[in-house]
Amino acid sequence: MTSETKKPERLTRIQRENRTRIREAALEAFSRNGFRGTTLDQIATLSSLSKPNLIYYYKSKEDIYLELFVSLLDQWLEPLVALNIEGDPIEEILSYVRVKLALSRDKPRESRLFANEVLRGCPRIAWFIKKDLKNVVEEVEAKFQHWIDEGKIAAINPRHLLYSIWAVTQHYADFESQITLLQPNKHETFAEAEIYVEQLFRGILTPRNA
Amino acid sequence: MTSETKKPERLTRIQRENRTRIREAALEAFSRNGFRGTTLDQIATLSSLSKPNLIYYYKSKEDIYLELFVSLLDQWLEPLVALNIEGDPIEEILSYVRVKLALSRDKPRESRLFANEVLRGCPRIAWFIKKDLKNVVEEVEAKFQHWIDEGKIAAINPRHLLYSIWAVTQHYADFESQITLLQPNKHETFAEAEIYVEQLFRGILTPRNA
DNA sequence: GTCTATACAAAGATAGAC
DNA sequence: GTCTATCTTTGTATAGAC
Repeated sequence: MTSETKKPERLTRIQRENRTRIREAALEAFSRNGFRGTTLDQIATLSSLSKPNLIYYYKSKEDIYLELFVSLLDQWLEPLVALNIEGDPIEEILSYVRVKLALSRDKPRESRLFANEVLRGCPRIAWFIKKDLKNVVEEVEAKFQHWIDEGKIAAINPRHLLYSIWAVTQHYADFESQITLLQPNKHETFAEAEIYVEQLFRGILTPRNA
Repeated sequence: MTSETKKPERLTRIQRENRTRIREAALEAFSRNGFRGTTLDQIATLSSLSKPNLIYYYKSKEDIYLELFVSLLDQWLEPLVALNIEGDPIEEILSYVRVKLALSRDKPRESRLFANEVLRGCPRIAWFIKKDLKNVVEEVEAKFQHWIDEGKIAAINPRHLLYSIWAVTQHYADFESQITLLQPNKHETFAEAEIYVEQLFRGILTPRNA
């Protein structure tokens, strides 16, 4: 715990600003072009810094890339672990769906960054999937199963429920370019999506007895 | 119509075989690494042909890439246009869902190839989305709307229904690496998925009166 | 038709001046 | 801390022998 990593603390204002500008530029580039498709020149141009200066702040291209995942994964896991087993099951789940859809609307680049990595077989974040994400997923699955056992939601496969929530919500970020080409008005798309996804998941979650 | 393109006809057996081997190798590489991430060396190694020989058969890397999309897009559109407006609406739609899910299981590379391209903003296939796909989508939307008007399926947004079918089914191909890291048994995953997606879409399609 | 050798450009990273 | 110049590697594509 004796600060082996020197990154977070004791940075000048300029250092903090520059690192932030680099991350912003890198997110823009990596999310659109993937790791291999992104060049340090692009990041340098977008951040208005020189290429060597980038390497002064981050020791390699991969270093910048990996740092972007830290904040992304935090953001994505937080609402998942927040699922409250004491709350109303359907409202808890729908609330998670809404958060995730809002993330697709407001932070689509983060979603595309993740999709890029997974499409390639998770070469750089497999460690995270196997440990942290797997644990969280199993906890969530247990909560869903608990609600199923109590008859509060329909008897469905809890894991695939989670997959389909991810799939449907992230689709609006990851396939944004396709959607835009088919239907140019982004605001309208998300307004419709909010209504639709609620119907979709309410439809499968609602128990079929009463 | 006077054969300007010399590709299809009049090829020797060796030429046909080599072109096929190149396409197979290119699909493997492009689907995993994207356009920029794929090198001619990789394709050459995978196809057991020399790099210059590749360029003998296809005039450029991009040429190989584009040809892969032709067969992919055919495959994807065919079951969409086959939606029969005379058939039972819910069964017609569920049947399309099953076909699409089977494509994710049996041809995941094609799905990833497409996802890669769309993630990057469709730089090379925007023309196709804006013309062919847009037309097909509008036809499908009209069929869905017709069924809604007749009260045979629930009143939902037809376009987002289509998006969610794509999202959920393609997720099993595009995010296969994530799913495998979370749950190694592929066969089991698809067996569960078949049941789940049917429940999911039946849930939203079934009218809420009777 | 297929290969070896190579031209030419782009990209990641470093050296060293300021 | 930041820049110019440069090293090194890799990648697309071509030339020309066989």
